[in-house]
Amino acid sequence: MSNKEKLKEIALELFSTRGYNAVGVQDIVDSVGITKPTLYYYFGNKHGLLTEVIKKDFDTLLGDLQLASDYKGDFVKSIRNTISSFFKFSTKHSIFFRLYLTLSYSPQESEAYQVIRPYNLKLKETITKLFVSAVPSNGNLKGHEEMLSNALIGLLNHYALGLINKELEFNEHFIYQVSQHFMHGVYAL
Amino acid sequence: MSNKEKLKEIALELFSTRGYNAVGVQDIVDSVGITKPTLYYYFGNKHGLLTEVIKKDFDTLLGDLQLASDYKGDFVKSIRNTISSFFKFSTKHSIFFRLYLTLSYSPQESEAYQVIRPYNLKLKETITKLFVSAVPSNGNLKGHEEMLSNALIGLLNHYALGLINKELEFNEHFIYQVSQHFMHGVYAL
DNA sequence: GATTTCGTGTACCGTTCGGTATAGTATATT
DNA sequence: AATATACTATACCGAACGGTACACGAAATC
Repeated sequence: MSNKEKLKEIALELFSTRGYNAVGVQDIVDSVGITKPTLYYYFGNKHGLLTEVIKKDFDTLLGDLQLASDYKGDFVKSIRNTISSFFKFSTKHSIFFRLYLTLSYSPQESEAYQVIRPYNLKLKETITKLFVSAVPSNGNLKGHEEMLSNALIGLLNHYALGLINKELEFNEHFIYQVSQHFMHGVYAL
Repeated sequence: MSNKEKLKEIALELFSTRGYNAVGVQDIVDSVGITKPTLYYYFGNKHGLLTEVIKKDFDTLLGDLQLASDYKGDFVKSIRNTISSFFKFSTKHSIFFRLYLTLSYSPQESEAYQVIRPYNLKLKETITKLFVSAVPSNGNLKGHEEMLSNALIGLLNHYALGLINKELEFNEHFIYQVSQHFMHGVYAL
């Protein structure tokens, strides 16, 4: 693997486990076994490194969700697919997902938040689209699309954190329950 | 106001808007208009300052929620009270709430997370208790108490963030909708 | 074979970091 | 009046911060 790839991999790991501000550039290059000018040659500065670290994995997530949430007439199925896809991603890319979460809930003024913000807007857009496209056949959703998108993302983020921390177990039954609750409420459990 | 109180107030504001690691001790004392030894006299170190900043407001939140979630036979009412209380708190103490969110989603190994962790466990406990006490009259909840507690907290956190960012509007109707969705699903909106 | 481009190490920059030794001043206690 | 306690400023510490000037070797281009 090239030094550039190694840098991105190590940076992802360190940012994810210790936090962007708590990790020094020196920590990163030491872990790779190189020196600082190499990092600055590839990424310009620390901020640029974070940007490139985020890009690839978040695009994967967005692609997965666009496929899963594609509405083909069955609203419940689309929701279930979306939830399933989200949890699968968070489990498979747990290190990245941990970083995504931290950045997403960082202070708005922080450097870290500025990097993740445009991606989060796209994520919200993608989920909102699902609810919008379901309105024709589910009229009661009308006007609540964005609220539901918010609710679903908040729910999934928090659940996925539980999965990563091994407080929850990922299986088909779990996905069924989360979907069931979201769609039909607590009494349908 | 005493310098100790001023320090806590300013620290809360700075930690909340810029993040714990991004704020230096020097920034804080400069904002108050004093010098570092005063801060270290009262709080020992930066970590101690954060601890004291969190303590008071989080205890208020826990107290509010314990009152609101007290189950007196009407499960739906308890849920609605809890949701309402949570949103009221997040609106009233928005600066603190912003900090709570950031800390809650910080990396597990980070200093910041260690401070908020015990409080979050208490929060989860409080909410779980509500579902547990509702089991006798709502048998279908049995076995899902912790999952529902997780879901509700994740939902409320994300919604409250929307409220603080003025993307959502706080009123009785909003509380009604969130409760309604949580209890009866999307079709009941 | 000469020259340019790419990639990387050595050594260093000024600044800021969290934290402290020490001395002083006010206020309260005796 | 003497003494103790609470609080705060000056001045400093070593370490770590993000970032860079520069030189050098390897590899590709001419």
